[in-house]
Amino acid sequence: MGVSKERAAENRRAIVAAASRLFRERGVDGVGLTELMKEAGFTQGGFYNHFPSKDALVAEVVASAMIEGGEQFAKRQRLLRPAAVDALSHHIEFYLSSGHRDDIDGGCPVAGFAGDARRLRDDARSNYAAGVEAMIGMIEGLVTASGGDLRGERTLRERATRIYCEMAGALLLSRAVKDVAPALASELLETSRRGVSAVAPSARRRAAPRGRSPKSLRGR
Amino acid sequence: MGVSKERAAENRRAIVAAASRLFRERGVDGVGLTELMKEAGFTQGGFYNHFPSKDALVAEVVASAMIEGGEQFAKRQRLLRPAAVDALSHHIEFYLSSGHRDDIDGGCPVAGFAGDARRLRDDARSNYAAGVEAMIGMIEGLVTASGGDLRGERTLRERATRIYCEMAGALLLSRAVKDVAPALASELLETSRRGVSAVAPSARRRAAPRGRSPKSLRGR
DNA sequence: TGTACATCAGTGAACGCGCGTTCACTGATGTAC
DNA sequence: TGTACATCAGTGAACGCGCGTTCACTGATGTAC
Repeated sequence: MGVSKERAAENRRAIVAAASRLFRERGVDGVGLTELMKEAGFTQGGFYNHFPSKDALVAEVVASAMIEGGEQFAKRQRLLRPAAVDALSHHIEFYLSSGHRDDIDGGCPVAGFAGDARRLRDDARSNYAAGVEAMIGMIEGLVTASGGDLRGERTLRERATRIYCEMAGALLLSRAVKDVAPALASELLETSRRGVSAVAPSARRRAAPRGRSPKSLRGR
Repeated sequence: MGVSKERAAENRRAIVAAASRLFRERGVDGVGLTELMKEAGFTQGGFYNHFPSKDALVAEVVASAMIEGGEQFAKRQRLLRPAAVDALSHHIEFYLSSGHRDDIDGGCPVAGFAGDARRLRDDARSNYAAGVEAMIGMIEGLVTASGGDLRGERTLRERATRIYCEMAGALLLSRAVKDVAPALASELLETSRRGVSAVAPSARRRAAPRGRSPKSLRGR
């Protein structure tokens, strides 16, 4: 068809974007290249002008999802956070919201690819592991930015790791049961949200008698 | 070949058992019926003497894995628990052990099918959701049996739900990164194990000054 | 700047393969007499 | 209890289909002169 180099690069990006959506929604094994290329706006044969194999695409999709996911998360943090709410609480509220649960394509890529992660090829799995690291590191930063309350953990990293494990578990389980057990799905999110939140009811209860206002933990 | 009714029932169970292993290991989409029947010791054609379709098998496998998984967990609880260690701590230690992480086939079925859960058919997904409920209920029982320490949560169920979300998240993430980032994989398990454990460092530290011995929480 | 030609992204048919499923057949089981 | 026969679990070839991948072909892009 004859296409400019810029156009070709755009088309390549469109293939990756379509794959990023479809792979998360239905699993890597659940999407064929014919359907994938159609979704991106092309016919199947052109695929191999851009990628040597489906496996190579998968590796690139996971890598780019981790990078773009991190950027989107950072942007959301910057743009949408009300000044009065601390960064960690805001992130937790978002991560465990029903909106995030229902937005698999645009949500946390670590959660989005969690179903396939164990079975990906080595290079894709390395990219996935890097995403897990990045996620923990980001939460570590949010804990620090929110006052560094360790809540009984020994280090910032341990606190961040525990927060992420609980949020990821709640989100994945909630997504899994959402359609057949919506009440349970909501309960998982709400219980974790309340529990893991930077200023938990238990922290408030414990703090109040000693005269510390919850606001001292929440404020900026 | 001509086979007795008891034998046929045994063979059917063998198919379910093989599927339970293979589906968890490689995913439902990653295992064909020819390979599955070969693994169970038969040729492909016989499959339809036992099940109307692959989907029907998947639903039955998920259901039976949830039931058998629960029984195995209960048995392990009864047989292997040292008298000195309380039931909840023992369960946490096991659930977040590297042994459990590496035993996908024989381990927690909720975790084993977590990768596929979201994409299963409705009946299989209902069975899966029932498994999540059962898991939370079982942990609730363990929390009660271990003294009912809520650790700041409002109800037993909330405490059990949070424990399970964190353990499931840690286990799934650890399994996903195990081969490419073994240090991170171990860290996830260890951090969660220490944190979620019935007698956490923070609980000890808080409890000690008030003269409550940690043993009062641990003892039976 | 204008013309001739190589490049290469995109097309769509075709490849072999394994998938879920169907089928005609076999023969021990287990029932009817 | 012994014989005749229907049942049905198991066999393995075959079905159409969609998979990942290859290929000959098209034609605008973009370079060489």
